[in-house]
Amino acid sequence: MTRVDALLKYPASVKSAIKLQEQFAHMVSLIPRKVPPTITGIDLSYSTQSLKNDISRAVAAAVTVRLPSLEPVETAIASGTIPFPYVPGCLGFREVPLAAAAIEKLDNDPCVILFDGHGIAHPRKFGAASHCGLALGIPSIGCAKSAFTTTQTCQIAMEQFASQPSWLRKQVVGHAIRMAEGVNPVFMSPGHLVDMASALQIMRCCSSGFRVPQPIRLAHEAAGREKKQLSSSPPRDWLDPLP
DNA sequence: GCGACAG
DNA sequence: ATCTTGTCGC
Repeated sequence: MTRVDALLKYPASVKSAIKLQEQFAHMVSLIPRKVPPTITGIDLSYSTQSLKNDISRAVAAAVTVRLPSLEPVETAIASGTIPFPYVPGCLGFREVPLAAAAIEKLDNDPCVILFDGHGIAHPRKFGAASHCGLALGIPSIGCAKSAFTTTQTCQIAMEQFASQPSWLRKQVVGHAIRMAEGVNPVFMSPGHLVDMASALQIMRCCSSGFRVPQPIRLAHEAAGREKKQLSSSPPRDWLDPLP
């Protein structure tokens, strides 16, 4: 597993973070991929109170599900302090270090990661999903609940899996897709080591009848449950691993 | 210049 | 993301 440590550290400034994104965006490769035997959903849950300016405590969850059943097979959790603020366009630097810690606790390396955020549908073609995939050398797909810098040309039909291309500077960088009939669409884009067609096909395997794909739903729930546990214990317990 | 801005 | 119960609608 080829790790990129520069992407797993917290940058000293937003400027340096953006510079790293511009540099590493060139290393993202979108290649065809068959539907994998498992998908690993990633999500973070944040503590109510921040420690200082934009310093917050959070829990990251990685949940691997089997296809096509979508049954969970493994869950890993990592918690800790996050010293990088939320800056639109720099989400990867805030979430990926802790997400990676959770992923590396899994007994089995993920086949494909489904990250709660954008892939290449990003101003510098390097959203959090691309960031996570490249940092760990694992195929990744981004799935966000709202568009960021992209636009849709046409309306999206109401039926399940209806989709429309997402455009960014005359380029199709992802798709808005309805994971179930009647629900609002989500916004998917390839992250790393997965091309557009493969990402769409894999996304279609992740619907459990809700708006949010099952791997991310389970990760969201797992992170939320863990946060609830930790919120009732001393702050030091949020350090992971414990001293 | 102004506003908008994944989680 | 997070603070939060009941409630409107299919």
